[in-house]
Amino acid sequence: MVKDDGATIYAVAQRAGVSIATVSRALRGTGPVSATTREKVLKAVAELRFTPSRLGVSLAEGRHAANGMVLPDLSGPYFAEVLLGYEEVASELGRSVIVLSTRGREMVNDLVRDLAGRVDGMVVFGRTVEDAVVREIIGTGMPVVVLASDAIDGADLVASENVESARALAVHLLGHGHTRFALAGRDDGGDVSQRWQGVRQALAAHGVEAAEPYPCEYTVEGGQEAGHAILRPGSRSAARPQAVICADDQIALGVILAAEDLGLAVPHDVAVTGWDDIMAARHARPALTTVRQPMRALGARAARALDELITGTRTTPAAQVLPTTLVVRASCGPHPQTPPTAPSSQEEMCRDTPPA
Amino acid sequence: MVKDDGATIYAVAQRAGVSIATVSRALRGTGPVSATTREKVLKAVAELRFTPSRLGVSLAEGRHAANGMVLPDLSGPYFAEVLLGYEEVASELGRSVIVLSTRGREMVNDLVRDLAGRVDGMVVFGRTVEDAVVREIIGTGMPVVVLASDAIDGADLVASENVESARALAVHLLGHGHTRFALAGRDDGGDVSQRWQGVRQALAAHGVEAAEPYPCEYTVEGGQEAGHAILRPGSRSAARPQAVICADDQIALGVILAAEDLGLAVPHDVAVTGWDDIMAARHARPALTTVRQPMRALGARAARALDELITGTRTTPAAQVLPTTLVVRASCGPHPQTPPTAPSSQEEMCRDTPPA
DNA sequence: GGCAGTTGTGTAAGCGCTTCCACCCAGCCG
DNA sequence: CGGCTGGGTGGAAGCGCTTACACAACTGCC
Repeated sequence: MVKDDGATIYAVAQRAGVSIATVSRALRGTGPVSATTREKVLKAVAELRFTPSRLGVSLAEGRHAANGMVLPDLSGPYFAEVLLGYEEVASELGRSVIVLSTRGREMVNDLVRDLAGRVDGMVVFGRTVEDAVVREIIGTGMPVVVLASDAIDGADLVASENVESARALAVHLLGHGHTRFALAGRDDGGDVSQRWQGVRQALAAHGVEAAEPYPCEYTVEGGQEAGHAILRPGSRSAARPQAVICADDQIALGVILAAEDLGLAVPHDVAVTGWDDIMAARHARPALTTVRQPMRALGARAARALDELITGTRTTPAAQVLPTTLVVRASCGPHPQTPPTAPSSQEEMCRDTPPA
Repeated sequence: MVKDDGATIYAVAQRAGVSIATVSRALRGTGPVSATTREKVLKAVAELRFTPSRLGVSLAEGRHAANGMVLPDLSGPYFAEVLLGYEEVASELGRSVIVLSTRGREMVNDLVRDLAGRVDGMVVFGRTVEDAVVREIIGTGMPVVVLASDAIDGADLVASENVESARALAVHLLGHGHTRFALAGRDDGGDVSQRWQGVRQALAAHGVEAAEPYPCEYTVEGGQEAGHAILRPGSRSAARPQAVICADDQIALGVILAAEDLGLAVPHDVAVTGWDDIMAARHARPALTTVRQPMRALGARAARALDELITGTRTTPAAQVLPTTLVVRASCGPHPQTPPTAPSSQEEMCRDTPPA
């Protein structure tokens, strides 16, 4: 159904008694067109319910007026929020957004290549596509923004701060007196890698060592499984960890479920923290201590950066790292200011981490 | 950046010493091509890193190989999940997905018309675009699937069951002995309208009447505000409602926050229910009684339906209504089987509503 | 050995639009 | 009053591809 009413610019031209060139000019306001001619054209357009075919326009203009977004998954709040911010800005800039979710998909590389053929530039979440393919696409001259990962040569990077905030989180937990830590969440070589790095640095500085991260999926179920593995008596290390630092909130929620399964009270028997500050984190029981990422801003920034690259406003790749916020709630233990047993006060204790 | 390496089919043809027609045939496997020629072509393709331009292909084929999806918002879990199911199936069917979120956007009609020019068919969430515009687009011959709303002539409908499950929810609450009900969530004339209708029918059958739904936004904040308005002493009706039925889970979470603000215990002082069964519902404190919608299936069905219309497998519009599930948790009060004070048992009491 | 039926290939006509260029014709200046 | 400007317009060349059609070179058959 490319036909857009079936009416083409030729039909309009004929009906208005002018040439297609004039119709085009009248419609886009390029070049001079007399008032009377414009009238006639607009009349014909209205009568024929003509809408220019995007395909024709794009082919002639040599651009798609569309951006791509490659993300690993759309389930869970994180990616949706980023996409939201992205779409909003892209739309504002007059570009459509084509999404590609790679989760559980075969032939991802081909799908991404196909996507590349439909857009003027694309945003790629870290770890969704092989670096080689990303480089290949960059090599064709297509603007690319890498999101939430490590930089790739020739592409922009938009990410949120990880190391410092991870450190701050770990320090906060150390402040609770915990000394036995467990980590939950597969090291993805990207964002999460940096978080683990920050946590470890902070712990090491206090002479504490954490076991290898339990490599679970980034879902509540994955977290629950990890929670069982980590907290079950006699598992892994001899002594049960006092705090479980999770790579994201969903995992943390799963770990809390696992703790309940095992009859452990959070945070009394074990502290649990997440990452992202998704909606459920605030409403969870107990409310989740986590690190808030500016998810929407992440998407918005990526859209802006991509636009700069596409329009040529900027030609050299840049990297931006957005600050995060430590959000302290009940799941990491009692705090002087906020009795964790009392029903939530609306306020949350936030502490800004220093920007990267 | 339409250029796809800059290499066109002409360059390939020249390099391989054949015509562009032969290149096209060799690449898409239409028409006969000798083995040796195919070799030459593939070699040239590889050397030039040629990728056919989607624009050229689409223009010649007369189709976009892309589907649109118009949704009101991407924040919150509901729409993201639907989009997920949609994208998955669309991709499987070889179509890209272009998303358009209308939230807080001006000129929505124009954006939707533009979208229509980029796709072979589109899915439109109910209440995102004026019906007139949808009809206009249908009028151009474009396949349209309306999601989660009332049917529109000439378009497919995919929705989940509302009236019966709303009735079941109300009956369940009546079973708790509640007689004073409040409703929270703006009547949107679509899905939610049906829910309120079902609730009212069930209540009326028991001689109970509910006040007008409090017309709040579909967010946690909106729910919180509604909760205050509804539960504040001396507000609205003389006696405080014993149960607040919310149009979606986010509102319900907000109402629970409001109850806590007011020093009311849920479910002891007031029962609260949601709709959708988003992730936070399960983890909320107290866990939310709600109605589960098959969100992902909704998207997947829509994609399939749209495909049928586009390919012409089916030419007459159809409607499908997907069943929902009443999920009883702690927020509506104590139940014999599941002591609500005990930490969640993994199991949830679900009761299937009769399919519509 | 001539004729119909393959096969493999090229030619060229679109697909719907934008835009360079040429052209015509007022109006204006010298 | 003729040459110039420049506004208004049409012609036509792409943009990159698919595909109907024509055609040549074979095959196999009577």
